[in-house]
Parts: sequence; structure tokens; C-alpha cells
Amino acid sequence: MKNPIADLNKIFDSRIRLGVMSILVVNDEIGFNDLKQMLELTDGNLASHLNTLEQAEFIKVHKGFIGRKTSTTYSITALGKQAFKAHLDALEKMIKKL
Amino acid sequence: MKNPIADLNKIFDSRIRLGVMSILVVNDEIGFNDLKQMLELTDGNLASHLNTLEQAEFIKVHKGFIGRKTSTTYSITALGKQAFKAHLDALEKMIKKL
DNA sequence: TAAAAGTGCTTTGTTTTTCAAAGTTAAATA
DNA sequence: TATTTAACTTTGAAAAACAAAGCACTTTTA
Repeated sequence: MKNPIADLNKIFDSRIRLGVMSILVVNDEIGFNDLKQMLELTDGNLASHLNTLEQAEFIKVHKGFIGRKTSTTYSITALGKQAFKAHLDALEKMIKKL
Repeated sequence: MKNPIADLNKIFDSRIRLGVMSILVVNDEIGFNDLKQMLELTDGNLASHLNTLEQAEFIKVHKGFIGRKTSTTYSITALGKQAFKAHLDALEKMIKKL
């Protein structure tokens, strides 16, 4: 029998990064504070998970302004979409035996 | 919007415990060494994750013999089945928006 | 029958990950 | 001018993951 967990992506072991990705799949662009509120996280904690996802090139950061106020938004990359999908496929395969 | 990750069970954040449960859902009983081989783990690592699942009463241990050789097997409990299902439901709800 | 090997752990110690709290910079508002 | 907000970074502590070694017991092999 094949190792059922081998195809899971380590980056998505974290519930928070999983949550971020699931939000980004359905929202083209989302702000730091929106994510923070949705996932109920502290600034530092969210920032570090976003950083991990950015390092992996699964998300992209957009620094801009709303009026003259800074605003940081995030979006998923093609690579991110692909990796997330692969992870979900692996998950599904694991449990599809139900 | 509701926090999408709030209903995920912390115990199943671990890929290994997730793997164990997914195996136990489809196998009434499985041995220590079988699990070890399937998931490609060291003894200590597997034992400690099994211990976590046992503490949570998600799995049950059976110590017995095959012939005169000792054999330890594991099975899922009703509570474990329920918790695992709830976790999968929560996961599905997160990503069903696809 | 003595040595080797297997089962199923526990213990130890290191590495990795997670997280909160506090500090920071710059702009906005009161 | 003082305070607040945004979006971090840094620091440090706690938790989790993991490998390796040790162990008690039994069985198999030489």
C-alpha cells in the first residue's frame, strides 16, 4: 500500500495557511485586516504565515493606497492555485475510500 | 464572514494523525508495524502520535497475540469516527466554495 | 543453546513551528 | 500636537515534531 500522506503539501499542514488559501481561492484580492479579522489572528502571527506563503510563491502582495492611505492586499498566484489544488486532491484521495 | 478554520479539529492538523485516521476508517483493525510501514515513520514518532489519538479517545489499542507472538493493533472508536467526520465536513465547507 | 532479530514501546534531546506581545514607521485623524 | 491605524519586524517563550537510543520481551536462526 502507498503512503497516503506523502502527497500532502507541508505548507498546508497549518490550518492558518490553509484558511488563507481557501479565502484567496474565492477572493481575487483581499486586505491584511480582512484576513486578520476573518481568521481571528494577531498581526504578527498572520504576517508570518503570509510570509511563508509568499516565500513559496503561492501568494502575491500588492502594496498600494486607498486615497493616500496605505493598503496591502494579497492574491493567489498560478503556482499557489496549482499547489493548493494538488493538496486538496491528495486529501481527497486519502479519504475517498469512505 | 465566519472564521473558516474555527471548526477544524486541532488534533487533525497533523498529517500523520490524519493519515492514521484515514487508514483506520477503512480498516477495522491494523497493526503497529503496518502503520509504521504505510506512513514511513520511526517507531517513536508513530507511537507518540498514536498516543495523542488514544488520549483523545479517537482510537483504541488491542494487545494480543498472533500465535504466540505479541501483536498490537489499533482501531477507531465511535468518538473518533465522529470527530474525523466533523473535521472533514469542516474542511469541505471551507473549500466547497470552489 | 547462544546470538541475532523483531515487537512495541519509552526516554532523551534536538530542531522546527507556532504564537503572542511589544516595538516600529508612516500616515490619518481628532 | 496627540492619538490612532496599518502593516509589519523582532523577540522570546511554549509547544510540537522527530530521530535515535535504550529497553523488556519473545522468537527465530545459527
